[in-house]
Formats: sequence, C-alpha cells, structure tokens
Amino acid sequence: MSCKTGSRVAMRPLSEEALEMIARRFALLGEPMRLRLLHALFDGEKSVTALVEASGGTQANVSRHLQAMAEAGLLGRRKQGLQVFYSIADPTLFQLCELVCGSLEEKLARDAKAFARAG
Amino acid sequence: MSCKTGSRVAMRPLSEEALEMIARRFALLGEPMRLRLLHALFDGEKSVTALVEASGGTQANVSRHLQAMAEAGLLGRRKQGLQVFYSIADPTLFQLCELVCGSLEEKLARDAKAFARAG
DNA sequence: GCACTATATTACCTTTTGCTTATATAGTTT
DNA sequence: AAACTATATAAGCAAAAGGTAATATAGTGC
Repeated sequence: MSCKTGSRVAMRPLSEEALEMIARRFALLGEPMRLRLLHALFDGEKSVTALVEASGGTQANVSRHLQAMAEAGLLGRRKQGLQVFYSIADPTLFQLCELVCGSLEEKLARDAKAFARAG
Repeated sequence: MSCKTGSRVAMRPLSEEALEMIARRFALLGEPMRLRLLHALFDGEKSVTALVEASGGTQANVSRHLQAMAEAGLLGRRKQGLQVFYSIADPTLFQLCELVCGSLEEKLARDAKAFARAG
C-alpha cells in the first residue's frame, strides 16, 4: 500500500485498486475545462458564479466539474449563504501542474531545435 | 508561453493550446492500463512482448497504448531486429507518480482517521 | 522465396464522458 | 408565503476512447 516515504513508486507492486485511484486522479486533470477551473482557483477560493465567468463554461457544467473534483479531494467546498466557494484542497496540484508544464516546455524547445536542424 | 522558471503556474494566463497540451498529458496518465505499462517500464526498457506479459493486455491494445505515449514524448522507442523496446523518456513521470501516490496515501489516511472518529 | 516471429494497423463495437437544456433545491429578501 | 438568486441535479445526446479480432507490415532464418 505504501508508496511514498522516499522510496520509488517503481519498485512497488501496485494493486489494481491503487492503479485505478491513481488513474482517476490523473484523468480528472485530463480535461481542459477542469484545468481552467483549477487554474482560476490557483490564486484563491472562488464562488461558482465567479468560476463560471472565469472559465466561460455554463453554470451546470462548471458545477458538475467542481463537484467531481471536490469529491476526489482535489477541491474544498465552503457554503456561505447562497453561495458556494471552492478552493484548492490538495497542494500537490501546484506541483503537478508545474511538473507537466515544465516538461512540456522542454519538449517543445527540443522539438523546435530539431526542426531547425532538420530544416 | 513560459510557465516553468521557478514561477507559479498560478499566475500565468494559459493559452487554450497550452491547456489542451497539459490536459492531454494528464489524460494519458489517466488510464489504468497505461499506468500499468509505465509501472512496468519504471525498472528499465522492455520489449512489447514483455510488456504484454507484464500488463496482461492483448498485443494490439498494448501496442496502441505504447505508441500513444511514445508520440507524446513520454516513452522512447528503440527498434532492434524484430523487437521494439520502449522506455521511459520523460523523467518527470517518476515524480508525477510519486506526487499523486503520496497525495492519495495522505487522503486515505485522513479518511480512515475520520471514519474511526465517526464510528 | 517461404515459413516464422514481433509489432503495427484496421474495422468495429461498447462504454464512457463532456456538454446542453430544463428543472429542482436551498437560501435570501420582502 | 412569494419572488428572487445561487447552486445542484436529471435526461438526453454526440463525441471520444478503450477493447477485441482480424489483417498487414517488417524483419529473421531456412
């Protein structure tokens, strides 16, 4: 079960359940609209209405995505009067996005270089 | 375009294209079978046949998944005679899996604790 | 060239998923 | 209670994605 504690994920036999949990988490990050919402939340909690405006999505769709991420523990939910405020609940989200973003940048730079060489 | 260089992804206006690239990368990690293949590759490059055995998938399916990940730059491909060897090409994959795995562990621990308190 | 092996590709089916429209719920204000 | 606002939920649809079976390609050895 344990795969943190400084040791390599590589070495551990991952159970089918663990694999599905990990996959589900990655899959949640695998849609542009949800990334847009997360990105909008990176500078602090926001109401659903604010997120609808920030993302350009419909109210129903945004609400659904927010709920899905909240259920997975990615987002926190705070109800205040009529409004519901969502916020980043899992700090690893920042690191995950940094990692992927950085990796993509490097790849793009490499590709551009290769293109220049080839041309 | 730049979102690495030590600075927060949070602050940058991400273009629609960038968002889709990031989403695509996460989505690739969002399927158990692909995670199984990656996990099998964590201890070094393997032939397609070896990966078919390790993952329990069919040859056609495994081949497709491997190609998808290779095209995205996650995997490297080396052809040697009849065999094709795939390997981890993006070292951030290790860190990504560590991060998610660790985060899930913490969440599970918290949930278990809350359950104990509730019961 | 022919048989054989390893990998890739195609066609097809099924399930999943994201989106939209319409409606319901919950909370506020008067 | 009635009108209003913010959010959630439901039903239905269209597109995407994963899986399988069958076939094609490419490399090897006889």
